[in-house]
Amino acid sequence: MDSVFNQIRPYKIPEEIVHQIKSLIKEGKLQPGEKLPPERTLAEHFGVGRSSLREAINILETLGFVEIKKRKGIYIRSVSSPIMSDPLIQILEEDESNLYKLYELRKDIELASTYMAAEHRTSSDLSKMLKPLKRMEEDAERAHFSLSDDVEFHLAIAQATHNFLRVHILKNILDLADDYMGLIAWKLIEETTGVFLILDQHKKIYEAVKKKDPHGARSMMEEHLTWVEEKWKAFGTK
Amino acid sequence: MDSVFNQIRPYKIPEEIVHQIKSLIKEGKLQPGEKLPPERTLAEHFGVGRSSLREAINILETLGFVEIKKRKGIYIRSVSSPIMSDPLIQILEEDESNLYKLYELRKDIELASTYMAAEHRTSSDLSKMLKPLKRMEEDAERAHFSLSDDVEFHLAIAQATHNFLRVHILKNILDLADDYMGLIAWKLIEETTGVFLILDQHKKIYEAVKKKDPHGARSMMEEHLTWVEEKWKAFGTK
DNA sequence: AAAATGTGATGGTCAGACCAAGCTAACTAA
DNA sequence: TTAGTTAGCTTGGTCTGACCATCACATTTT
Repeated sequence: MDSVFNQIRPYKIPEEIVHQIKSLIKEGKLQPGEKLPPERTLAEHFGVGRSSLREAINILETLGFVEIKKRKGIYIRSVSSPIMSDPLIQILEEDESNLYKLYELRKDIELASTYMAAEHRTSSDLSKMLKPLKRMEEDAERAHFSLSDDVEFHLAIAQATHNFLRVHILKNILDLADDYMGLIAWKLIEETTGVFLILDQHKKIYEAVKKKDPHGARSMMEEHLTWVEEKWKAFGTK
Repeated sequence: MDSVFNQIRPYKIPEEIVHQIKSLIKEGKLQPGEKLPPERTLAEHFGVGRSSLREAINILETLGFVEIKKRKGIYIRSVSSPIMSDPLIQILEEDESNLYKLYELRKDIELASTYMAAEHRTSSDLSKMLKPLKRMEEDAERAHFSLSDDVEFHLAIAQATHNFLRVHILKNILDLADDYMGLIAWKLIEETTGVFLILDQHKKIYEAVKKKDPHGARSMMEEHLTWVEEKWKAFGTK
């Protein structure tokens, strides 16, 4: 533990320290489970104040590189599971009820998309919607339900607005809620009627988009999303 | 900013603070872009030492909830990154014509927000809308126009939906278009009538939200956004 | 040998101080 | 009057030194 640590000089002391220790871990000079010297000693090694050293260690702990054990010391962690999750994901994971906020946003975007899709859809857009619809129809006969077909259908509508942002954002939102979407799909298979109902709703949306009826398409989509939402909430309370 | 912060007592002070601030963001009591009081003041509010407060802020920064700007202050960040993902932002910055797509999305979200705001607004929401409105009124007399007041008004509407995601996403979108928004603002000042027109539109939106008229509010907002869009396109082609 | 005691090590917290770098406003010089 | 300058304030960044609570471990006592 003699001179592995280089003196700090130029800018943003804690970040420099973070960088150095990260490098040492990467180079294997600091092994997982290894104990670092106490704060005071470390600060002296680096030639910085204890506050700066502490900040650095805190950042490293937040990032998951080290673990601070009270009255024990600072230990290098195995960085096998780098779960660097995004702030929004943290909030969503914290409390499931936040997913309803996300669903609200999805509705905002999808309802607007459906309206515009009905106005601007081309025949090629229609066939893109039809593909997952057909597959879902076949599945329904066997009381199956494939979430990916459902997603594909909704994305096809977003695509029909000819605004790539709507597609990507919707996809991002659906990915965020993926776990729970899967749960809903699972439940739907149990009650076979649900599968047929969704299929029927999708068909009606498709028809409205096909005949270029923005208001109709929009309200069908609203009905559909609201139905799913209620189903979802019902499952959630069980 | 009086008593949003609760005194800290029990265990692990910095983590308590982190939790409180995360909650405040989730509840929408801290808006994206909002500036927190300086460290010393915050520490006093929480009743803790500056070191502890600093640790908390550092953790929040590492997690991506706040941004620390030297000699400026601590700012709440938009937590919508998985939705408005980096690659998406890159694409947007690459090609100016994509901004029209972005504006479409903004309309989707703001129209839905305005509708819901008119349904759910509280009196406190109204006063948050009123503040930038009043400032804009005073500015208009002097043929001034402050973009930040405009943004604040729109964000206040999003806030009135009581869905923090809407606020964060809208802020994100507005930030992305910031340069161009600034350009529009500049042009508007040249033709004084534009400033008054915007003020008038804002007022009408406010009134509709106040009297809980979702459809009215929505269509006023649509009129407003469409007008700005046309103005913008007109400038763009010059 | 077992129990009680004490001492030191360690992270947690606080208070106060100084610095550098921006911002603002008052001031000075043209 | 105007433009440039200066002085002071604010803010995050950093350092120092101090005190606390708790645990580990060695020492002492029974």
